[in-house]
Amino acid sequence: MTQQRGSGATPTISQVAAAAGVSKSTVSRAFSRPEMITAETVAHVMDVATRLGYVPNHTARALSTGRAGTVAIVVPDIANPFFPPLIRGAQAAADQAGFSLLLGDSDEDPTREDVLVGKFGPQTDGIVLASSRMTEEQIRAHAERRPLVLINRDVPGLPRVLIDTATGIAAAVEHLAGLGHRHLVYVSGPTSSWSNAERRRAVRAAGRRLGLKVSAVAARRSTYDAGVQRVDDILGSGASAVIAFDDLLAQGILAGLAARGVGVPDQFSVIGCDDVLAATMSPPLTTVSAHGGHAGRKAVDLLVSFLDGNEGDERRVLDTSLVLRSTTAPPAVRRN
Amino acid sequence: MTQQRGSGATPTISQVAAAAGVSKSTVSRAFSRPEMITAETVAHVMDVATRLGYVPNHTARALSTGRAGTVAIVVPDIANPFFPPLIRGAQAAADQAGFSLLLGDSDEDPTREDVLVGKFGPQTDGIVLASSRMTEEQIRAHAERRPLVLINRDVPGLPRVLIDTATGIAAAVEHLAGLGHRHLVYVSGPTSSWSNAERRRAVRAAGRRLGLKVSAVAARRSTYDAGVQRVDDILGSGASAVIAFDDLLAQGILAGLAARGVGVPDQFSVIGCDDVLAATMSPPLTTVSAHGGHAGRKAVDLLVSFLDGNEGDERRVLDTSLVLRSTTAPPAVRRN
DNA sequence: CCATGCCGTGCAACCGGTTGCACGTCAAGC
DNA sequence: GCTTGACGTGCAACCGGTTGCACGGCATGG
Repeated sequence: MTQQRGSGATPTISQVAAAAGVSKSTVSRAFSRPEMITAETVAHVMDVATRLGYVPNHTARALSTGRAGTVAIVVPDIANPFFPPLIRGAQAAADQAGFSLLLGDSDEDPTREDVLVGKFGPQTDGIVLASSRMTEEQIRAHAERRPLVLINRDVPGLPRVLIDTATGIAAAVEHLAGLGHRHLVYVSGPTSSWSNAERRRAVRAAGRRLGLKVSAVAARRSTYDAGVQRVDDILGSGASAVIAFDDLLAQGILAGLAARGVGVPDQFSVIGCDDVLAATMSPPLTTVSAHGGHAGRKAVDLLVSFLDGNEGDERRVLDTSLVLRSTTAPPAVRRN
Repeated sequence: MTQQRGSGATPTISQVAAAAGVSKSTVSRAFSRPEMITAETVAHVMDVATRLGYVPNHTARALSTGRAGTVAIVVPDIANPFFPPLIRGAQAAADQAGFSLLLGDSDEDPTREDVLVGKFGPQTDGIVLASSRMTEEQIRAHAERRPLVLINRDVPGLPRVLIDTATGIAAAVEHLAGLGHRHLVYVSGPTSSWSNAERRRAVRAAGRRLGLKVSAVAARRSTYDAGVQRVDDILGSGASAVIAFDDLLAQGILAGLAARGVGVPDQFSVIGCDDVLAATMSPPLTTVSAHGGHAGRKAVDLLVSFLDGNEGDERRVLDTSLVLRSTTAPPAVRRN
């Protein structure tokens, strides 16, 4: 500990004890188990403690109790707008439960994610893995060593919170079918993303059920640029509507379409997913709400309850819904 | 520590020592100061350690060395797109220096920020305060207790990295003047934001220097909605161009303008700041680049170098520049 | 009035590492 | 051949809290 000021470092429990004329234990208990000792003793100790500027040393406490008082969350990419709200929810829940939040960014790289989680391991009480890109084996291996909660990754036996975008996506397909579209494209996201697999499957299933033709275009990463770059493929597919893996991709697609003079929604319909950014686009994007914030919050709640000894293979599914805005309309009359 | 698996908890240094037939000290040194002991001893210890699955206990190490191995960053609002890249930079730098990153979100509330920093204090080696909303006194008080680095907050005597958006903003005003604008509005952001004060000042100064009229409109918070809500005031000011505190506000303004049928840039020019989102708007927003990622990285570099004993009142200023895109043009001909 | 028991507090061990110092060994120097 | 010193390792104290157990005082019950 650096000795920042002349007055010396923060006092220890022993110094407070000496100043208050009691023992270390009493000071300790005044802070962690006040009900065990007389109210006036507590008051006196607290008084002396605040006068001295005493703050309990988190690390020392962690060592003797075996609880670090932190939970970690690792995400593939903080800069992706889906994650900030999720992190925010996690941080709020952690804070409320008295934990601090460690943050890791794996940069979409499974290997980096693996070492990151390993590094966090010894210094946290538990880890939340959001949209993990690791293999199921890697995840299970980590889960064996310490409490783990997954977000948007469905590994049986592990606690996880899943955002059921599949249902919302199915509703999106129905919406499109109802408008008269007969052929649509799904623009897929990261290959190792569970959500992507779910959404792709949902589009295909709903399409089959409703008798629509479904094409696919692959955008490897979820970025604005990837979206604009896929526009030629999308247009080339012959479809009249597109469902993008997420809003970011949809935003790029919107821009690419505009650049080619294709009007949305008159000439082409587009639907995103997650409902981040969507309201701020022009035209405002029809999308599937995901409530990432809820997921973040729920995940650390699950983690904390698990740390408190409750059972741990809960599978929490969060609902989604289609939110209609201004990027869908009946298909344009075919030009041929 | 929960005993996740039947095989039992991770072994301690003593168990490794016993198994290897050496003392605790030797095992400890094999890990932290291998050059102090014979290469073959190190090899032997390492061998036994890996066989037993030993991992040094971070908390215990932190307690005896007095270094937590973590740095914290607190931001006013993770969901504001300016911060994710900054956090990303900070996380990368921390990771590289062998530190983990604790994250705090103050929700733009100085009081929350104050307690958050206080809570972090004892369990981190240092703190990065990004765009702090606290008073200078509060900041100094925390800085007295532990290493602190500021981002976008200019408190003399404390290490800080400042993004010099004022220069970029001045260039923006010149650009507008060059296009023929004679009257512009500045839409201000959070009251207690240093950046906001800097930018406001820069607009005023440049306006005065170039003989432009400068009006002001206050948006209390930096959000999309606040931007659209200010459009009436902006239009009512009689100006022909607007410079917004940041891109988020500018995005809202763009939308509000569009909703009222005001064409950008033909009838009105708009400039943002930070260069987040800007490239993805339509039309693409002319803005001032800020490179938040650099700032985040630089801040933890500064912090780490300070922890290594180097001097600590460095004031690092990061350059910015105006990036021209498609939201500025000569003013429309006056209708009166 | 003494035995019983509860309750508030203190003692000391412990959490799992790190580190100053002492000790023993062995090679080099005189 | 003995001293000197360097070097590798071990001992034990320490980091700053927590906690099981013991102790002493007081109130209650018989």
